[in-house]
Amino acid sequence: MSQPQAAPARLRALASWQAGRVATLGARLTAAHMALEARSDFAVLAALDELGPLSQAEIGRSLGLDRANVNRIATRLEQEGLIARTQDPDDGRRQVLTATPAGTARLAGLERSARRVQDELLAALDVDEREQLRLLLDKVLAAHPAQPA
Amino acid sequence: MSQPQAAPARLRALASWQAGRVATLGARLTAAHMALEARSDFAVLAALDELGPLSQAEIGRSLGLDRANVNRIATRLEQEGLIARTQDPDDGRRQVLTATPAGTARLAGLERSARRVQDELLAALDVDEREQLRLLLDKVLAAHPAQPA
DNA sequence: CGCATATCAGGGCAACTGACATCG
DNA sequence: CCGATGTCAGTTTCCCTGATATGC
Repeated sequence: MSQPQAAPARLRALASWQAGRVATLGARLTAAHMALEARSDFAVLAALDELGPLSQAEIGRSLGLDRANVNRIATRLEQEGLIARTQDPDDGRRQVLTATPAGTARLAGLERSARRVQDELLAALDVDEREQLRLLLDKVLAAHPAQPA
Repeated sequence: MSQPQAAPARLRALASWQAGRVATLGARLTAAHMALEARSDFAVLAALDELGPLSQAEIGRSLGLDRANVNRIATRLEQEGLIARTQDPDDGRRQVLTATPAGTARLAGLERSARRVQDELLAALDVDEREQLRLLLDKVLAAHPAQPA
């Protein structure tokens, strides 16, 4: 029986590969506690909670999701009664999304679960290291547009 | 026209979400230069180059990929003539993978492309910050098994 | 006309599951 | 018998591309 091989140094040096592995680990830990789509739900509900009612296009720009993706998530959230779609009276194109009370309650639950997953994922890092990691990733993200050109 | 909204603070505080966004950005930058599967190819070819001939199961443990995934990648690489599959004489189950000269050449090309993508992705970070990010992500990954329990 | 928005159909990669046969 | 390996079929999620219709 061969013991688990370490990942090649050339991969461990690639931030994109490392980030992908961390994201996969996060998804795996999330899936252990709840359905996977909960991550998209959390993102959209958090955006509505912090930024107020938004159109689907604005949510896409905020979260880095394309319109088709936002539409799919919004349809699911609406069917579950967590958000409401209302026509913008000033702009007939826009579908303004608003969180329902059930959506707000759902957000609170998801936030607790997210915090638990976060703790499992970053168990090896102390408080200072977690903050460093957060700042570094934030700096990387801030330098790139959220959406494809 | 509303300016691009910033992501909600609750998401920017989640390492798993940040990592996912960085990974998506990496994939997007990669896709601008080459086919997306090149990332899997690079991972497997780098593992063979650094660790020597490996079975598919060993590659999976090294890279954190499940058997089905490794099998799919290996089949593609074999069809492209980049690796060779040979039966292990001592263990009839194992399919040992070896890089062909074409595979080694391909690896060198992919490494140059990966370095270019890496520079685009981390453009906002200086050398010290890149090293800090690498160490922090490595620490997170080292604390978790590469594969699901 | 242009551009933005919403919607839908569909493709593609990656992660996972379950099943099966084979071999140690 | 049990466990590991390779292989395959199928599901799901996410990202992306087009096409369409509608409104500014």
